[in-house]
Amino acid sequence: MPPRKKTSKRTRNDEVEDYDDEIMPVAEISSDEDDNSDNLLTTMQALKADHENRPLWVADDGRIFLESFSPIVEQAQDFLVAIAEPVSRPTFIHEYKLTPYSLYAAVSVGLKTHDIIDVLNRLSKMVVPPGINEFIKSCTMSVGKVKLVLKQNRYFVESSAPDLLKVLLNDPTISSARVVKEGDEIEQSRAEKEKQLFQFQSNDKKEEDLKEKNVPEDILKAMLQIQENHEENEEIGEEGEMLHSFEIMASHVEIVKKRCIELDLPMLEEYDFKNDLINPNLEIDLKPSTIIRPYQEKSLSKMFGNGRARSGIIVLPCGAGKTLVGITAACTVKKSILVLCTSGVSVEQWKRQFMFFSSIPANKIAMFTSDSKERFSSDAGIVISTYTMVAFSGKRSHDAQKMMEFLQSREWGLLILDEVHVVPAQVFRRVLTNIAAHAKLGLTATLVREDEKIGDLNFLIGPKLYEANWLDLSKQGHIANVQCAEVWCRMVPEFYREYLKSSADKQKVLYVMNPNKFQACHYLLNFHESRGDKIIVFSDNVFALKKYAIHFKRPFIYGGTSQAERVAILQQFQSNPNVNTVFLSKVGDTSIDLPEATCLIQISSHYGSRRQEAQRLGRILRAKRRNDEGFNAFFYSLVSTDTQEMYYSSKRQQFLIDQGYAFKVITEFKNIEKTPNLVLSSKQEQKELLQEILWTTEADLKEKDDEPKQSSSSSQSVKRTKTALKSLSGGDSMAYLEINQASRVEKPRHKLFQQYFNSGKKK
DNA sequence: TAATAGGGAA
DNA sequence: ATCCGTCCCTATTA
Repeated sequence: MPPRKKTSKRTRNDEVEDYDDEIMPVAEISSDEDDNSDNLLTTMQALKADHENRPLWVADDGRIFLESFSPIVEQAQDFLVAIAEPVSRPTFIHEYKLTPYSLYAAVSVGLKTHDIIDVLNRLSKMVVPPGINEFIKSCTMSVGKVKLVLKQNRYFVESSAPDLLKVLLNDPTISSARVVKEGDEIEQSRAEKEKQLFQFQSNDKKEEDLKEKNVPEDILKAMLQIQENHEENEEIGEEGEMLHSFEIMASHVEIVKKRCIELDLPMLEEYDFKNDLINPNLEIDLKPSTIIRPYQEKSLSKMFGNGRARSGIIVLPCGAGKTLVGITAACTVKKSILVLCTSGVSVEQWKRQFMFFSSIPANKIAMFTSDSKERFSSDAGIVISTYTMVAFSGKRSHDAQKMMEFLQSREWGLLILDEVHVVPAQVFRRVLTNIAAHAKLGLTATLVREDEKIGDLNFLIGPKLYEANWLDLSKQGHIANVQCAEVWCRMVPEFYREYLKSSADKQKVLYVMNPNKFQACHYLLNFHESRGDKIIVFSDNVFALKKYAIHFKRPFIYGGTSQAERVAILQQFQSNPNVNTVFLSKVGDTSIDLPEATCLIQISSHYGSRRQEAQRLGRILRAKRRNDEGFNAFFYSLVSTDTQEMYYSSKRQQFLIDQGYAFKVITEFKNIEKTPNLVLSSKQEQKELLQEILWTTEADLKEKDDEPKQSSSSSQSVKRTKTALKSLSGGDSMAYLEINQASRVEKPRHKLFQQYFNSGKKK
């Protein structure tokens, strides 16, 4: 079939259905082949004539591939981030995926169904598979028709379409959550039209920009169109329409929200803070000296795009100024604010940042932690606390009890949730039922976690409003440029022999303490200290951490280190030119701020946690020297080959690969033996170390539990690592392919996709 | 009175 | 399924 050329005459008002008569027989293409090249080949037949100017491929399973060298990649990226989940962004081809959640997020950010389909079709090199159009329609049409509104500490489900409310009330789950007594309320909606808080960049400049790049006319129009849409997002016809609502119990909000998503009627949560005359205003503004970066403004424009506050999650790398985003949001809402973070240290950091960036006086910021139960005296203010404090279910001290009553007695304009990804969903639930907040803003560096509970955040907080690309930010100089490398250390034969016959616990110690790894670490310390780098060495294993640190005579911090000692060590690390290395256990993952570090070495890590990898990488992104010419931060993972570690490390790397970081694999250091006083260079020393390990771990095991726990899984695990090793050995590009495919197998297709693509589809 | 250690929880 | 680290509270010092 000859590719049918798309004309530029088409306008935005064309009916969506128009695309249907252009459908190519792509549906016949069997997609049970996992091989991409096959997919691409078949779709080639449907290429548009001017496909070279169009940057996208859309596969019929909802995956979207973007050519990152396209002249309009920036615009296409903006669009894709809004409608799809970024899966992987290596150098040339970026992969995204359409999901019900991502489409839900797109609509709640202000995009319309026909715009999404329209722009996607225009950007695509070929005609978009019909199933995709259907999928987009079904996921987006009903979003926003129903709203959840908080009024005087009571929750109402609101809609201008009475039939939709009937559908909801007919659902047993929802009707049982209803507060029956007060009955339905019907009220006149306010005529409302506010000016934009955050203006998008002026279109004129963009238009010129695009024209220069020889972009097909229709794409250009569509891109501009969508920006305009954004700006005048107010729904037509809302004025004067009757709003119908019913009240639900606060304790059932979450259940109702979840059920609504299942019923394909997700509730939009928006806070019309400017017309809220009931809750007292808070006088807070950004200081004139405070400068907001473009991407921070962009993320906020997604939140306040129509003059109200939407609930949702903003994803920014560590060091990219998440706190400032939160503070700016607070300055926009200007109501009482509650901030929740993970530790007492970050509570203090938030307070300091609030004082630094905004005009808020100190007496209006209250900290609520175990050793501070302040309260603000005025009628509006800011409270900063921890998740555990608010969600605490045990016995509370008198002051804490009083404070909780205070928190629960009022309505909060905005609830800011810091490091949203580390908090267990259960804790959130308690927080959200305890606290009445009009809008919720979740801040995080990574939305990945291994337990796949991340989806819960969608109905607990809201959709993802914005996600920044790490590499883009580092190209623009907002975060440091990072060189990532994995260092392969062969197991010393004596250790490997012991490894093969040991229990899982002992194995872990053995591969972390591998003398070759010890030496590699020594080499790197030597190399980077002489370059003037500040180095952090991470180890999850406390035993190994101590051993390494004591051996190299460097300070170390772990859970048992007292607060005073931590502060002292970090102080030295920051200011003393002779203290350039510090060893950290898991304590370093969160809540310790180390702006000076430029090099990071991992000697052991927790299983396959991508989150941890991301967080640790984030530790060096805010390096102050990042704007120096040719400055690089370094990130090393030391891995003992032929062990379990090999498997874990490939899992962990997934995150960095998805973010577009390239990995180098280092198999040996040149002239490592020339390192002065190289550690453990004699066989005798190595044997002694091995003896010591065997002794200590045995003693430890006996101490803790008399059960020896001999697991016979070792042979199996060796087999697994061997396959991983084989596939990885082709260099870093191979590593990408292999790991990426593995991740695909893990993720089951969403049920909505199965609904559309279940014809003979099994992997 | 404040710093600190230890228990229990999630 | 386990370990690590954190948080809250109470009790003990100096």
